[in-house]
Amino acid sequence: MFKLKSQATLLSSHGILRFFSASAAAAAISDTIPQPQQSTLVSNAQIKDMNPEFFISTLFKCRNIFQIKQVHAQVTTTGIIHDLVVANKLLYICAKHKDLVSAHLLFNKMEERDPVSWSVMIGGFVRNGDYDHCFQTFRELIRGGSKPDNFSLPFVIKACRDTMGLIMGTLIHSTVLKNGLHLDNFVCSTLVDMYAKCGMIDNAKKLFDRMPKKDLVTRTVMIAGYAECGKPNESWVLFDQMRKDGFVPDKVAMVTIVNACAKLGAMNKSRLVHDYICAKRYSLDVELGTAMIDMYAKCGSIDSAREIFDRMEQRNVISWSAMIGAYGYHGQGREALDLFRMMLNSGVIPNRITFISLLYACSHAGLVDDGLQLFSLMSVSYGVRPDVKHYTCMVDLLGRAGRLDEALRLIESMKVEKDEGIWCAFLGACRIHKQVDLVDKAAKLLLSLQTQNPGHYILLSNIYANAGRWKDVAKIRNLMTKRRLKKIPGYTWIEVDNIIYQFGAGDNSHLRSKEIYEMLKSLTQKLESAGYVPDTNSVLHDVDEEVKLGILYAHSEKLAIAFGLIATPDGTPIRITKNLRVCGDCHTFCKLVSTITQRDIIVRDANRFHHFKEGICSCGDYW
DNA sequence: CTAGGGTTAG
Repeated sequence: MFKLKSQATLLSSHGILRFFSASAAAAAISDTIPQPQQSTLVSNAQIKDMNPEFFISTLFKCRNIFQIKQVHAQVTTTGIIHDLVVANKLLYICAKHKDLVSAHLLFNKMEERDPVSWSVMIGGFVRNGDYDHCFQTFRELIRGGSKPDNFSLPFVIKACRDTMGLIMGTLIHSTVLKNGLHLDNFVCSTLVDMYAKCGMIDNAKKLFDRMPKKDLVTRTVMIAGYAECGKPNESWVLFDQMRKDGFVPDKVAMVTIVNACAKLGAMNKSRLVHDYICAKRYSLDVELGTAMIDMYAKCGSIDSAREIFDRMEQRNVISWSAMIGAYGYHGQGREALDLFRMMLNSGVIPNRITFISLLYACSHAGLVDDGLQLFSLMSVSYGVRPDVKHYTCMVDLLGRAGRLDEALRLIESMKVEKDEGIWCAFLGACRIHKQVDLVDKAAKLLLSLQTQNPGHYILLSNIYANAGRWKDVAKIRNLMTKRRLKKIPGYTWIEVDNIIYQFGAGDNSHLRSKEIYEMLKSLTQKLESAGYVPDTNSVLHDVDEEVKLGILYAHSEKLAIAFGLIATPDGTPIRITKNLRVCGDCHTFCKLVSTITQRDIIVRDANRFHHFKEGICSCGDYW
């Protein structure tokens, strides 16, 4: 109900209709206004001798709430509502058409309820995001002495997942065991899903391993869980195992593995998946298409992403936003803005995520004025109220451009709650522009939020180290120890012949380690004669220059690039993926290496892409 | 009447 209402307000009060194409507007209107000839499914003269079966079949012919309400009235006047099956169907249809108010009213009036009535009601609430009523109804069910069954439990577990209610979820898990439903695939796979999405991936896996009959859906849940928690390699292990066990993945399973490819950032694997999708002739629907746009974009090929986008027959706001976001993290802000215009012309209404992607694109391309304009336009013209994420993009946009005072003023003036991210964006800008005087206040506020993210402490320590404030560096380090946080180790991945190799800093575990270091040595010599001076500012420790040089020398991305150079033919682009951001020194290193080796180097770091070609980076050194 | 899928700042 809320959704319908807010959409209606949006359309009328902000004049959005002018962005609709005529047909889209007509479709939107015909959905909400009943068609007179359709609304009378059963004439009042007809209803006298009708039986329950007749009304059930009539209910399934209903196309809108008005028709349902009419049948509801007829069923009530004839007394057929007392037939439990009829009442349950009516309950189901109301919930399906999002008329939870009627459904709940009917449910409360029912003199007799069976397990179906309970689960339809509980399920109706979950599907419409009304978790309070969902849990409330579930409690009523238990208090009334009934047992929760294999139908009602998956619904409540799903509600736990959506609300991140791990405690409630664990309680319900024990209810599952008490009722002996731990062998039911529906119950179990929702439990696995719940644990995975709530960050308890090990619990999810344990439960999954104990399931005697793992079907396609259960396996897909587990694969998605691994991708979501940042372990896409594990997703692949399970996907391969699944096929070995004789399962043919369906469309949903494919979307899931495509998503894992996006997380992995491995181009060859992505192409393999794409070939498989073509060979098996899975249709390129909105979900699969959108996932593939994201996959190619996150593997570094914006062109392949766009190709998929252009080939899709149907696109919705998510597909457009995904493509806009793709241009954003490749630093192509102008293209993102062009696409936004096309999106409006085709009648698709932007949502909050579209604007996050747009503002992000502007900030990473230095399009300050466009960003500012969009930011002021979004709520006025499109009814999207800025939230913290929008503000964070704006702080980033202004901050990168060196307008730190404006950024700070924006933070101070905003009315939504500030989070860690917004202070980080600000501090990131302070780091770029070496504005130490504004740091202390922001640092204090960030630390007061008791952040558990080691990256935040590293950022601060980095800034202080750069300014030579070693006492403050030590303070931050102590705080990290006290809060038991360790620096996240940096890794770089490179894919050669369909195998993904991982490198850590100073890594010598690779079989060709000797060659790699020789290559690195010869590269460095060539670079130095071209004027390269290692930039030790990027090294965070308060140590001797000698030691610093050693650390810098073997940063994981340098090792991966050296390996790429010896393991792939001349001229092949080198694609690497990092879990952290590239440091300034490695960025310079990549630029020079792209020149002397005549190779394109495509780096995906924790935030965005860098395309190095003949000494120039696509980020314009603006990152 | 039940389970799985696509876009999101730093």
